[in-house]
Amino acid sequence: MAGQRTLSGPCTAWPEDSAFIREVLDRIGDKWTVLVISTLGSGPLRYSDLQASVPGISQRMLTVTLKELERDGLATRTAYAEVPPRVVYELTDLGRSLQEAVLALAGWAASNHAAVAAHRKQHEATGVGRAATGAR
Amino acid sequence: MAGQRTLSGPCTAWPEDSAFIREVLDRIGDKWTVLVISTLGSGPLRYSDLQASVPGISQRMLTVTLKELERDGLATRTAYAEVPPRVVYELTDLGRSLQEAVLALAGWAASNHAAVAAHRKQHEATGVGRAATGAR
DNA sequence: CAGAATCCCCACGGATACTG
DNA sequence: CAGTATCCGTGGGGATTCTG
Repeated sequence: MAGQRTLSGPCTAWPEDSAFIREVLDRIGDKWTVLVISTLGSGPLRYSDLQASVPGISQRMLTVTLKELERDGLATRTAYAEVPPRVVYELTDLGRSLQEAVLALAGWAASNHAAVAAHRKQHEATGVGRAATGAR
Repeated sequence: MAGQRTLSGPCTAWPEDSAFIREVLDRIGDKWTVLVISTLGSGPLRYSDLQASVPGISQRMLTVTLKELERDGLATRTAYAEVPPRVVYELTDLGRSLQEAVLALAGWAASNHAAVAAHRKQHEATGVGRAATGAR
């Protein structure tokens, strides 16, 4: 009962947090969270400005994403009781720290984009095979 | 023509690589890539061991994931012409570098899991409201 | 053993319309 | 302006079956 620990899984690296880590990966993997976070990284923005600054995002997705960020303590929502209403979103320190972490990954992507592209090209030329000769 | 640059998008941060960055985020956001990479991080493994080491993964997903990794130059596939067949997968340097980058993110997750959980709990207690009084 | 092929479900997310 | 509610298409990915 003491020794084993099931071994060899990636789970051994992060025993109990693994579920939460997956959750984070899912979130940063979704289509908008990272975009919204990095947009808010430049400073507080109101809903409409946010929508304008993240080209292609729908109201639905912007709202959903913002709610998740707020819920997780990554961003704050401040509503001013005026008319017309004004709501401002801003990254928290926690949000900024996540942004930095993601930026590191983005850094990897930028640095290794060329290498990956090269491998893809080579792989295409090498193995994909079947496409050759048998045009049909 | 000089000044504008469309401004305010997250795109301004990573001008042309943005598409590729999304691609990387999508990949690390998918359900298995990170698990497989981190499992291979411990050393070369054959197909069946890999499947055993990543609990819950299906043949289909393991195969698909490995093909992507190979295609992108993140892992290598070595087949031994024996019977029964033996195929060994191993991370490349590129793959290891990605693993490190992802590990940084996992580190963030592990470090801030508690903070996020706390925010969620508080958020639940605070705003969710509606559940109270008006049971129906 | 390693994988390819097929079927199928359902959650992610886009478009649209309505509201405080 | 800042959302909410609804409908619906797409594809990620699980289960199963078959092959070299």
